[in-house]
This record gives sequence, C-alpha cells and structure tokens, in this order.
Amino acid sequence: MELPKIYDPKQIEDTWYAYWMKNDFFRSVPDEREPFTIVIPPPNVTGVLHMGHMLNNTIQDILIRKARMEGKNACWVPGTDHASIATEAKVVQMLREQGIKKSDLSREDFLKHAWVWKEKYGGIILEQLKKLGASCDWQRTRFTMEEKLSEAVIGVFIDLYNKGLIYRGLRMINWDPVAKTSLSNEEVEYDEEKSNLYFIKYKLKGSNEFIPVATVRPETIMGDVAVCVNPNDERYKHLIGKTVIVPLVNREVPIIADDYVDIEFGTGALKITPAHDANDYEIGKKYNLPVIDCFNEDGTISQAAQVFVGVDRFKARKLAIERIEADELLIKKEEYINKVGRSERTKAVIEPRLSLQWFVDMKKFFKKNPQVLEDVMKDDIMFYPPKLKNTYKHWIDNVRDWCISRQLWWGQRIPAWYDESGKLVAVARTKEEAVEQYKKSNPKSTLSNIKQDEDVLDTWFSSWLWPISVFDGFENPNNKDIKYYYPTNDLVTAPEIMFFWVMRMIMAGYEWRGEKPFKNVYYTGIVRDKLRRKMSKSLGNSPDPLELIEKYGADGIRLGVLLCSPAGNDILFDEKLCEQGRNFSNKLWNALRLIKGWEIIEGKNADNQVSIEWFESKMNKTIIELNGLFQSFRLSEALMTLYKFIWDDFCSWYLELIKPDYQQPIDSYTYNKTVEFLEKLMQLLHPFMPFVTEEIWHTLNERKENTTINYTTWPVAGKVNEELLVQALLSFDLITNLRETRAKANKKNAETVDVFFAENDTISFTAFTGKIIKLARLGKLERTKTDVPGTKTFLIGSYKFFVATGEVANADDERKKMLDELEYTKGFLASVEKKLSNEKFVSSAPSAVVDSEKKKRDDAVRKISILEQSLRN
RNA sequence: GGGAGCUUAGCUCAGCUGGUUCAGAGCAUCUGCCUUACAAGCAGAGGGUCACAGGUUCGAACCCUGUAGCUCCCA
Repeated sequence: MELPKIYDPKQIEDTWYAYWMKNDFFRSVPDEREPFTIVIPPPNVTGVLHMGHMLNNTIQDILIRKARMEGKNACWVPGTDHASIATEAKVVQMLREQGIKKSDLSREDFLKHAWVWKEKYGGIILEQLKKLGASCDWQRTRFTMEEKLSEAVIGVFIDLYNKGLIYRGLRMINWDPVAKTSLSNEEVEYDEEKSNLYFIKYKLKGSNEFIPVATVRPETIMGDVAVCVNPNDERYKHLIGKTVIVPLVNREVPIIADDYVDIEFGTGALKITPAHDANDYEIGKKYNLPVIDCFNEDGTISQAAQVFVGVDRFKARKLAIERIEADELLIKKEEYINKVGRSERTKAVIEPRLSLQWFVDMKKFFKKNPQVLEDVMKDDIMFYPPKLKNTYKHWIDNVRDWCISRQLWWGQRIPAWYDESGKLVAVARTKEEAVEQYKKSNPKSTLSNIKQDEDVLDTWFSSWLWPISVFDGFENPNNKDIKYYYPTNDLVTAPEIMFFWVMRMIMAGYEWRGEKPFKNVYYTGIVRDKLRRKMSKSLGNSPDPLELIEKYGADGIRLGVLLCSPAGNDILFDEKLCEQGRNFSNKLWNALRLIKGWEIIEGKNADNQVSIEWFESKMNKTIIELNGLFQSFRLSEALMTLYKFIWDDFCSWYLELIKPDYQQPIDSYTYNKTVEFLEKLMQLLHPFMPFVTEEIWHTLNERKENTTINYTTWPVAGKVNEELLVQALLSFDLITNLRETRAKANKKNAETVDVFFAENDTISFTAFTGKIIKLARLGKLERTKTDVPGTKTFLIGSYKFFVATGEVANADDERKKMLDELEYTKGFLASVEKKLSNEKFVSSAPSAVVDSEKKKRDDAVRKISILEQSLRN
C-alpha cells in the first residue's frame, strides 16, 4: 500500500465524521454501564463558532471520548439557548432591512418572524461543532425555547412564586434605552471613559450665596430633589437645613446631611437625584424625598423634567450646560475619567431606572438551599482551578436579587396576570387558570378582563434549568433518563459566567432535585490574542475557526488551542500552535508510513528485546502519569506529555533503535510489538486528536466493519522496570554526547569512530551497547583500563569516555575542561558535606533526604578521584 | 474604595508535602545536516539573582511580613 508523504486532514476528517454519525457511535441510552454525562453550555442560537467555543468544546470532547474508552456510557448533550436580547436584536434588524418596523407588528407576528429566523440560522453553530469533531449525541439536541423546556421555565416561575422566592418590586435596575429593556448586572460592561465634571452654583433661596455642586450628569438636574453634604464638613455646616434653588427648573429643595457624602470628592456637595442614581435612590428613601423621573424609556427627556422635553439625553446634557452657562451658574468644568456602564449587547449607555420588575429573592433562596455555597466550599462540587472558590464565595456573600424580567418578546412570557388597573391578580399558566385562581379568593368579584404580563423571562432563567430540563426532569421527574444521567459529571465553561450560570444551575439543582447538577466544574480561560487582547469581532483579531480547520485540520486546531490553555489561565492564542498541531499529525502519519513500509520476515530479532522492554516500561509509566493528569484536569499537560512521549521517545528513540537497516526486512516479533505500541499511542491520543488517530488505527491493521478506536479500551498500565529506564537514560545521554563530539569534530555521517570507556558506575549501559554503536555511528565501544591518548574525552556519571575522532585533541583544552569540572565537583562536594556535618540537618531531615545526600557525596568523591587521576597522567 | 489572584528563560507556562528528578517544558533563537518515514524534518547548542527588600529554617522559587507592578471581581 502506498501512503502519501504528507498527511492531508481535509477529506479524511469529513469521511470519519460521516462514518461516526452513520454508525451512531455518539448515541447514548441508559443501560447498566456507569453513566458519564456532560451537558454543553448552550451557545447562543445567533452565534457562530468562535475561538472560545473551540477551546471549550474541544475539552468536553476530550473528556467524553476518554470516558467512552473507559467503558462508561458517555452522553454529551448538545443544544442552544435562545439569547433573548441578541436574537431579538437580529430579528429586528432583519425586519428593518425588509422595511418592517417591530412596532407595526403584533407580538404573535413578530414571534413568527423570529422562529423563521431561528429555523434558518439557529443550527449553524451546531454544524460547526461537527467540523471540530464534537462527539455529541445529536439526537438529544435541545433548545431553551422549545415547547417542553419553556413549559419547565413557566412551571419553575410559578413554583418559585408560590414558595415566596419570587417577587415583583420597584427597583433601580439597569435600563438599556436602545433595546428598551432592563438588564442584569452581569449584562452591563463598565469601562473607563472620558467625560466632564461640571461645577455648578445652586443658589440659596433669597440670597446670592450659593453652594457649589459637581456633577457629570447635568441632564439629570431636572430630577434633583436635594443637595447633600457631609455633616462633618466645616465648609457647609451652616447651610444644613437651608433651601436651595435647583438650576434650570428653579425647584426649591433642602440641603441635607449624610455620612455617605465624601468630603474630598468634587465640591463635597452632592445633588440627589433618586430617579437616576442607585445611591441617590437609597438616600431619597432614607429622607423621604420625592422621585422625579425625567427620562422616557428611550432615553429622551420626559414631561416630568419640564424642560428639554423629548430631547435625547446626551443632547440634553449639552443644552443644560449651555443654559446654565447663560444663567451664569457654571463655575468651571474639568476633564474627568469615570466608569460608564454599557449594554453588553447594544453598547448603549445604561441608565439606572426605577421600574417594576420581577426578582428572585436570592438571600432567601440561599437560606433555603445552603448547599449552593457549602458544596463548593467542601469540594463536593470541585472547581478547577480551585482558587475560583474564593470568587464564588465572595459573590454569594454579597449577592443581590436577580432581576429576571426583560422587556422583550423573544422568550418565555411571564405567567403573571393583571386586572385593568394593573394590579397583579394571579400567577398561572393560562388565562383560564388565572381567572379561576382569582375567583377562589375573591368569590364576589366580577373579573372580566385580565391581561398577561408583557415581559419575558431572562434567558438565564432558562439556562439555569439546563442540566435538568434537557432530560425532561421537570415534566417527568422520575423518568429513566434523568435518573440515569443526573447529576452530570463535568461542566466545562468560562469563569465569567460563574454567577450567570454555574451558581444558578447549582441553585436549581438543589431546589428541584435536591442534588447538585454536576461533580466537577472546569473553568477554561478567556481566549486572547498574542497581545493579550480579548478576541472580539469588533477588534477583528479573532481568526475564523472554520478557516483554521480548513488550513490545519480539526486535529491541528484542537492541539493548538489546548497546548496553550492550562485551566483557568487566559489563552494567548497564536496560529503557530495550530501549525504545530498540523505538524504533529504529519509526524504521526510518517511513523505509520515507516512501519507500513517494512518487509516482514518470520522470527524474532533478539537485539531488539531490550529496546522493546524499555519502551513498554516507559509507556506504562506514561500511562500512569496521564491518568493522574486527567484526574486533576491538567489536560494541557497531559497532551504535552503525550506529545513528547510520541515525538521523542517513540519516533526519535524507539523507532530509530529498532529500525532495520535500509531495505532490510524486520522480524515479525519486533514488527508486531511496534504495531501494538503505535496502536496504544493512538488510543491514548484519540481523545485529543480524534481524526488522525482513527485514520491511523484503521490503516495499521485490518479492522472489523463498523468499529472505531473510540470504543477500544483505554490502555492499562503494566509493570515499570525503573532500572531499565535509568539505563536507557544513561545510554541516550551517552549517544547525545557522542553525537555532539562527532559534530564538533566535523565527522561525516558515514564515518565511524571508536570509543573507549573507563571506570564503572552503579548503573550500566551495557544492555544498549549495540544500539549505542548503531545510533552514534561507532566502530567499537570497548572498556579500557588506561587513558587513551589523542582522544576527546567526557564524563557521564563516573564513566570516562575516550572518543577517537582522529583529530589530535588539544591537550590544554582537555586539561582545562577537566579542571573546571573538578573545581565544580569539589564545590558541590563541599556543600553536600556541609549539610551532612550539620547535626541539625542529619537529625531533623527525613532519612531519605539524608541518604540521598550521602549518595551525592559518594558520587562526587568518586568523580573527583577519576578527575584527579586523569590530571596526574 | 473593598476583595481575590498573579510576577520563574525572549514568549507562554509547569514546578503538587520546603530537601539534585530543583531551577524545568513547549515555542522562539543559534549551529550543522536535503542521512530514502517525516525540511510540516533530523542532529546538537546557548539562555533565568525564580519581581524587590527583609524574616522564619539546618535548608526557601515554595512559608511569613513589607514594597512595586499587573490582572480579575465587587462597589
């Protein structure tokens, strides 16, 4: 069979994915095996694959494929979430392009358009995951807004309401005037922006005296209801209780005193605008001040403001300052850097706004379910890396209520019902139920017309149910799937959604199943570019994953993203790493080519026995190491370990050791062993690089129809011959030294050199003598009792080697080399002896440490004697 | 302003219980090779006062204190 010289992943990958699908290899149904479950963090239905997804899903695929090989019933549930704001924005935009305004459509018609859009574009990201090799059970694909999952969401809302864990209240929320919806704190991004701090005179009533007030938001002046100073501020003490005139609207408001005001900041006098600042709102409540909301929901100035009505807030800021300046009330303005909150989705500047919203009472929830915190702190749910536990705890300790209503149409509509005056009359699935419910408690009422809440629920209010809802655990809490797959095993996600999602899933898990939703949470890093900038569309610094796959193969990308991603660290992605991945695939391929190219003759070449035994030992040791790394989720390290093991130990050492001479056949024993080794290596590598390993596994040997490497058994480690490993290390070290000596002497590859060695060590290399001769291209390798003149020398351990390079060695150089070595060794010996003569060391250090120091001393003494002897000659 | 974390080779990071497997890996760099598996390769080499200053200890990259710089979270 002729194999091409260069491995080409493109077609091979598509073919294998189709083969896997055809054979239903990723399908999971409950059986008697141990389950291993992962639910995908549902990507936005609007999304396309980005580098973060690549990393995240590669890791999940590794865990799932490994579990399969361990004989577990592995189930990876895929799906998407409905991303209410993002999707609604996209649909609105699409409609606008068709000349349709959202406001011209009824809710029902808008949703029809939205569903059409979803059907058309919603599956893209899942198709892309297939390109990556993701081994999801696609028959289980779910969507957070599909009927069953929506029913679960509504059911949960009603349940929480009945339990008193949900309430409706007037709160200061984050308002997005562009999307015209509230946002949760987590959906607001704060960034430093340049603005101006204006110093404005607030005149005292009936006087020309004024109090200076500093503000960055003059457009809210119309909502001012007080000026507040610190009671200890000597400058203003005499003004407390007096009345000032608010500029622009000439409202008379009091000067009040509160510790909250920072004397140092601005002028030390703070204007209080309860409708437009969360802190001001608290102060307003404390002092019973009125609330004047001077904005409309789209960020224009409202009737209540009296001036600039209908003008946009930013234009109003300009106008207000112009007017104040004209009124000679402006003292000065300063440039000022402050943190401005913007909507993650629309980038609009967020307005703090008072409105009626639905909230989950978080403190009450935690009180009822203390395990949400405890389980993580006790490592019942393990976080990787564990340092994130601190962040988790800190957040729970300082939690605020979760605003779950959104002023949108795309999402589950809140099942709350109001009468004509807007009073809440019932929380129920349907209008009929709501009426019935209301009538039960108000039998005399003649309720005729009730209306459902216009708002929908936050998308996270769907996602937090995901580990339960994908198994229909709300619809039928005792069904076979949920009982088998729940709690799931691992969750792989980004640290930035620890609160958005991870914590809330844990909450839901306890509330509705009395059990944690997963055992391990692996937090990946944020993917950044080489310059540490977060990858984003707007910066244009994110490579297109599909193009990368096209270029380097999915296997190449998987290796590339994983190699640079220790858990919890940011990923500084560099395309070069994918190239490294592609090169590695090619290396594997060529190892296969070498092996498949050999002619085989029956028999057993005894010369190879020790090499085979060595590699077997090394492999067993590596398997043990790998298992440990997997257990602690050090996947990046596991891959690197394998990478080095395959490239260095298998390709560079083992294959070279057993490789027959050019055009010579190989004995069947060595051949079979070698095939077996490569097969095992492919198994170990399969979770990381599924395509190339499947291809090589199939090419290496005839396989039964419809088999996959993914269902072979994960290799089990056998015995490790440590002694042999040490001997090999010594031998390889020797070969390297010999090669270096040869290179320095400009020896051609075809020329052999003779080598002699003196002295003995506790470890021996004689088992590898023949191989050393072969790999270092020696004429002979023989023991000598005396120094060999005219040779290059070097020491390994207490061996001294004489290399007859044919060149006249420079005696002075050789002498100097030895003197340096002698000096270093003497210094080393002195430090070891100092330790050993220290009573406290010998008595307090563990005996193993003392013994090793003693051995070091003995070795050094021996080495010194060899060197001194040589120098005497 | 409050909290958490980080600082080890040019870059990205390991370093788990303080003790020659303790100063490591990959990439990058340099040198020599088109040696019939692989130039997407082979064979070698160089490179670090473990941020800084103290302390604890027989012994510190590792523990403690302080300083500086960076990152994240919360306000």
